[in-house]
Amino acid sequence: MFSKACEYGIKACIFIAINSYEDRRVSPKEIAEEINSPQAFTAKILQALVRNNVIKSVKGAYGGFEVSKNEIQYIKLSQIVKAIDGDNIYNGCGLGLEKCNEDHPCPVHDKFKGVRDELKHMLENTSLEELALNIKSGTSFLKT
Amino acid sequence: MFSKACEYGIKACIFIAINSYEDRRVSPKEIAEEINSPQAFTAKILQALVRNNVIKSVKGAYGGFEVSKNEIQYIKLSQIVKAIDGDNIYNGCGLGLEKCNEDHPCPVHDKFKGVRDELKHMLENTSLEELALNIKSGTSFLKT
DNA sequence: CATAAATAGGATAAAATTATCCGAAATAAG
DNA sequence: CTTATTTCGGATAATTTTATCCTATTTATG
Repeated sequence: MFSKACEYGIKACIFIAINSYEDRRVSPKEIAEEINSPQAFTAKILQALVRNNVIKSVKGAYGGFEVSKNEIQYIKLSQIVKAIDGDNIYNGCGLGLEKCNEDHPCPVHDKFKGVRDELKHMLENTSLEELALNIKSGTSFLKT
Repeated sequence: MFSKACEYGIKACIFIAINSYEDRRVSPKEIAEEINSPQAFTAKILQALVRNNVIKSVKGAYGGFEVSKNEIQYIKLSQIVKAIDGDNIYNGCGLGLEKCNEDHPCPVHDKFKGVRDELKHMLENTSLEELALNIKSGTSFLKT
């Protein structure tokens, strides 16, 4: 469904959010350990998230990655996915047709509509906040 | 969402079905032209579909690929997808956790459930027949 | 039986994704 | 100002996916 990069990105954001609540910045090393991902690759993904203004980075000593405490509730999964995988998950045709729309639909166009709309709705209505809170409370897990 | 291989596989099955209704076998060359896919790669995918008993092949002169006319209505999208992409689309965790279930869910486990159930339901309830009929009637398209 | 027409399948190549490494640039603190 | 720390970003490698090529095998037909 998502690329590996996107999976890492989502998990990384959650871990960063948890730490930002405690005013702690985290490094790619810590993140990679916590979400069980390759460190250098994770760092690249973090860069993309920074460039797309999903998270912030502070260079130098005592630096690291963080996200504004009061923005966490407004950051949606869709922003993270879009920053990493782009928006083909929204716009792309299920069967890869260049031009696929109501007037010229691929064979699964209508069938797919429901699934994609549900996915889109989920991504746009799931906040980083709720995901982070569930991790904090031990209701869900970032690895194994 | 699906791999390229799977996209080609679905479109190929539809084209084969349409021709099987007319008792015509088709070659990878014809198929590739009709669904706008690389021929040799498409041939590989057809082999996988044959191995998984989704379609049938007949070697030698006047051979080609076909699907039993009276089976077309019972062949579901799910069979095609499973034959090519395997069943990780059903069982895999949305964030790639090795072990992700109700007792040990990933952060998006519940959120994802709806989307995946909808996808699964769609795949299991969409028959090759209806897809083929829509192509025949010009209601949907296999390329461009 | 010989021949032509097809699929099967192995070997290989190209492209995309995933992953690693290292030096440059920035920054906090002494 | 210097140093230690940390992200940034380019180069490169490994893996997976996508794609191509060529030969073997099968089979209908004359």
